[in-house]
Amino acid sequence: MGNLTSITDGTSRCTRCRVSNRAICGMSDIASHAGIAAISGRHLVTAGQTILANGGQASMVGTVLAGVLKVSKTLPNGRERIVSLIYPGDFFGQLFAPVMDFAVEAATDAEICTADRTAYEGLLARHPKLEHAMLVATSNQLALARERALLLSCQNSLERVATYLLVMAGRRDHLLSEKDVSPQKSVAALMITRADLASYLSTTFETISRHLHYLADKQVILIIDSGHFEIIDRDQLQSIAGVSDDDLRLFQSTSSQPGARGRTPASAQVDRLIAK
Amino acid sequence: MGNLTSITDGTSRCTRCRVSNRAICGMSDIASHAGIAAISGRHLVTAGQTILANGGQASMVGTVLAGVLKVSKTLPNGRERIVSLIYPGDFFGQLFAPVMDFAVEAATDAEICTADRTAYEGLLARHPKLEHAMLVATSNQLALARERALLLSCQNSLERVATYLLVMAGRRDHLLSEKDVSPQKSVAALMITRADLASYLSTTFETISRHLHYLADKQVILIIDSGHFEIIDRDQLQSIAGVSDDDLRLFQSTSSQPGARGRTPASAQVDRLIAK
DNA sequence: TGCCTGTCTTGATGCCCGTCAATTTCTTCC
DNA sequence: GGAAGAAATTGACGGGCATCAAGACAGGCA
Repeated sequence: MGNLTSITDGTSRCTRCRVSNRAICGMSDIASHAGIAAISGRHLVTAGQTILANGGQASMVGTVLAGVLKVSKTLPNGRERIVSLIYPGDFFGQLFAPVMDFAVEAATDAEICTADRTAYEGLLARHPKLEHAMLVATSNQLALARERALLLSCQNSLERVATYLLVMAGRRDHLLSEKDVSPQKSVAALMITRADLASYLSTTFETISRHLHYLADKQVILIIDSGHFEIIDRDQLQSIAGVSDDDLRLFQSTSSQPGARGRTPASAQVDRLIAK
Repeated sequence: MGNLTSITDGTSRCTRCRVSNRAICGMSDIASHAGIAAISGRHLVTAGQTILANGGQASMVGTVLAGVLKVSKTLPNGRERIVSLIYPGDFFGQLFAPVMDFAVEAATDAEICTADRTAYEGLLARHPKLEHAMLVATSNQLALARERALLLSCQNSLERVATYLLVMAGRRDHLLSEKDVSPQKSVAALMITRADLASYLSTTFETISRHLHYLADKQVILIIDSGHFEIIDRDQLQSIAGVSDDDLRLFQSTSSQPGARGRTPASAQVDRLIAK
C-alpha cells in the first residue's frame, strides 16, 4: 500500500464511514468492526492509477468509498476488456489466491478503504458473521457476473447501450431517493469515458457515440452534456433494451446487502463525485 | 424434490461419495459432513429435465455426481443462453435468494446430490468451516464467470470453439491422470449437443459446424465422431484460440478446491458418462 | 423397408458493427 | 487567449457471422 495516498483524519473509524450502510464492513458485529478498523486505511487514487496489477500480488482487498474502479484483463493477443465496474460501497480485490487474475484500476478519481489481504482473511476466519456477509456479497457478485455474461452475448450493441443508460439512471434515482430527494428528471450519468464504456460494453466508442445520438434523434433521451443524458421516454428505452425490470434491479443495487435501505449521511464529496 | 428420481442404496453416505475429493461436501469437518448427509439425497435426472426453473422457488442446492447440467436464462425477447455448465464435483443452485435468477437443467443424463436450500443455509450458519469452503468455492466461480465474460467479448467464434476444445481435452486428460491412466491421444469430448454448445459459446450451430470442419481441414484436429475430436496439433490450436495456459487452467479445474489432487475411486458409471 | 424426427453439414445472402479516417469540440496548461 | 492534446462526432468501407434454406445422415418405430 506504499504507493497509495493515505488519508488520516477524524473520520477514519468504520462506524462513521460514509458507505457503512452499504458495505461489507458495515454489516458485521462490533467485534469484527473493530478488527477491520485496525487493519484498514483510507486512500485517494487518481483516474488511471493501477491499484492491483494483473499477474501481480493480490496484496490487498478493499471497498470503494467514492468514485469508480474498473476490473480489467488483457488477453495474450493484446485485446483488453473491462470485466466489471466497482461503485461506492462495493468490495474489490481477490480472496484466497495470491496472484491477481485481473487488474484493478481507478476509472475516475476515487477514494478507497483497503486492508491487507491475508490480514483480512484472518479476520474472516475469526468472525463467522463477517465471513457470512462476505459469502452473501460474493454470491450476489456471481449472479451479477452471470447476468452480465448473458447480456453481453444476447444483446446487440444498441441494446447494451440502452441497458447501461437505464441502469445508471436507476442507480442515481435510487441514491437520491435514499436522501429523500425526488427529482423530476431521470438522468443517467456515464461516470466513465466513452473508451472505458466501450470496453465494458464490448464495443467501440464510435458505435456508442452513434447509438447515443440515434436515441437522442428518436427523442428517447436528451443529451445534457457528453456525460449526462436525461431519460425522456423510459418505456421506449426499456423496450429497446429488451430487458425486464428484474434484470435491471440486479445491476442497480449498489448494495452488497440486497434490500438494505439505510440512510446515507449527506456528504459533499460523494455528491461531487456522483455529479461529476 | 418430489419430481426427481431418488436413489437409495448403500453408497449414499457422503464419506463414500465419488466426488467427495472434489466437492464442497467433502471438504468440511466430520460434524458438518454428518449434517449434510442428513439433509441430502441422490437423484437421477434425464437429459432435458428441468431441475430448478427460472423465476421459480430456489428450493434446493446440490452437487453434480455425474453428467452435465446447464445453467440458462431467457431474455424477455425470447433469446436464450447457457450461462454456465456444471460438471461432476461442482456445486449448483442459488443461496440466500428465494427466487431463481436462472434455470438449471440437465444437459445430459445425470446424477445429482441435492439438499433443501434453507436447511443447507442453516448448516452453513452452524458450521463455519463449511461456510468458509463455500466462500472459497463461490470466489472461484466468480473468477470463472468473469473469465468467461472476458472470452465471450474478446474472442471471435473460431477462437471460442478452439478454446472449448482445449478446455474439454484438458479436463479429460486431467481426470484420466487422476486415475493413473496416461493416454497417447488427447481427445476433446463435447459432451453436449451442438445446439447447447452454440448457446454456451454465443454463436449458432452452423458456425460451430463450419469451424470444426475448418480445424479438421487444417489438420489441427481429427473428427472421431460428431461428439469427439482428437487434438492433433495442440500448439496450433492454442495459437488459434489465443489464450494462455493460465486462462485454460481456470476452466479445467473441475475442483472447487484449487490444487486438490485426490484419487478418484474408479467408477464404471462415471466412465460411461464421461465417455458418452 | 420406409417414414419420420432430430442432428449435423454446406451453401448463398445480407447486415451489424469494427476499422480507418477526417473533423469538430472540449480540456488543460502556459 | 491560444496552442496542444484528448475526447467525441460523423462518414465510408469491408468482413465476420447470423439467417435462411436445402440436403445428408442416423436413430426410432411400425
